[in-house]
Amino acid sequence: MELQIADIATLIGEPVRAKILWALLDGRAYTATELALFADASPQNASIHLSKLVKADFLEVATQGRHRYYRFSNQNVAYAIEALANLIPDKKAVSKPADEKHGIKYCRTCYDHLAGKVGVLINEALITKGITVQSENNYRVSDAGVEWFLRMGIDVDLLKDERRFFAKPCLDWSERRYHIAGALGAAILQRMLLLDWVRKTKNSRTVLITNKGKNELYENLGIEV
Amino acid sequence: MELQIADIATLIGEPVRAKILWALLDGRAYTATELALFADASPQNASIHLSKLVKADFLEVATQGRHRYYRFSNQNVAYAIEALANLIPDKKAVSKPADEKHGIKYCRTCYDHLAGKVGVLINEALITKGITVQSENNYRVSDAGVEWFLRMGIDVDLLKDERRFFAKPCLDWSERRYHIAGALGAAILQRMLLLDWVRKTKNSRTVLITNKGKNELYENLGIEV
DNA sequence: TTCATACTTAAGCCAGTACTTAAGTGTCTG
DNA sequence: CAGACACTTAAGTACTGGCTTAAGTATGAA
Repeated sequence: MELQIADIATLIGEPVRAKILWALLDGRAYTATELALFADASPQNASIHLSKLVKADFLEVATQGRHRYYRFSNQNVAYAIEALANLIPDKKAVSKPADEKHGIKYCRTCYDHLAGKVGVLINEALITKGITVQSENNYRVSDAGVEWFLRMGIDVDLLKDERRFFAKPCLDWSERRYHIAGALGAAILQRMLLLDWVRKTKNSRTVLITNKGKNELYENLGIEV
Repeated sequence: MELQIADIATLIGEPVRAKILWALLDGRAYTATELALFADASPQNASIHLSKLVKADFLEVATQGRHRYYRFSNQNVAYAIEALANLIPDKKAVSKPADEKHGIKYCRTCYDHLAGKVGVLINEALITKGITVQSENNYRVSDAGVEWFLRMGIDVDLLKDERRFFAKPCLDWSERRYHIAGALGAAILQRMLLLDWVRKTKNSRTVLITNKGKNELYENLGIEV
């Protein structure tokens, strides 16, 4: 009996699984990839954890095409998580799983570049640091900026050869401020995807930021996300 | 946030700690030694676990002389444990922490020998196996029995030299059946304590049986405790 | 049919943590 | 006061269990 409780608690006690369960507390169903992002875990690792949670009847899974949607299999699981949350010493910082840090307003793609709050922050940080300079209705990259982008793995000169416009401000509907559209904006997003700073989600335009991404954005641009 | 939940669940998820918490669910306070026995852990190990539980504010401790009494520091802990218990797949076998397996009627000392249900069972098993033989108002040990006791680390011949009576039936008030009193009974208890099959508790006459003890009693005497 | 995506499974490496042995502190008993 | 007892702390060992790399299946798109 007490050993079964230990098993159950152990199942919840693993950080990645705890994050997954926390993300699912809103009662919705999420795909394995989305949950891996929430938990900042590799897809393989998340998959293993999810299968354990399903086996323990914490979660149930519904396959839709190539997606697998996971959700709580009964509300007792949610109760248990909340009972555990009640044991957290200082309760002042308790906040329900918020869309704010994950929602479409926070970080999304706009056509092929980054938008949302994070897109805007990046744009403004680049200007503040003198990496990009606004002139009339477009951006250009300073000499120091060319260096900076090279270190990031982006060859600005190559981008200029593309037929499309290089970089111009794009008004962000959610922020009412500007982010970077054009070849440069697309290159930044591509690079961030490649470096696993952000990852795309299924059919949504929402983009999720990995822990690595958070750290790197802070290191390289002083942005706190 | 979700990480704090993971920490809390991890704390409950360790088998020894889970057993301790389960034992404390009756709301009473127990000494470190008693809890070590409940959890079938060494005193040192239990002590470490207890200090962790206190540090996390799951338990509070009150020192009384050389005893330290542990109990839940608030009822949220009990709620959380029960919420976890609700997640146990098949609930038919759920039983509240019972005194039956731990109480004074189950296993205790009677002066310096073993009494209670376990004392009676041992006595009867020894007779059934022909290790001891009842004659009039005392027990004697058969030739095969002398061998058996030697394997157990008890030299019967040495016991006979003691001034006190060797072995006689002692009516057990709780069982209304007999257990073994006298030098032999005392030697059995001493040996069982030494081998860590049973352990004494504080000021109580109650004796608790370790998992090792349970196994050995089954192996050597076919007793299921 | 070929490629990309979504997800799972297998195998080996690595780290955190429980448990053991050993030693130390404080308390009660004879 | 000596000795037993209740409990804690420290140090070293061992093992469970998570994470990574790698490979495989199935679905959908081109």
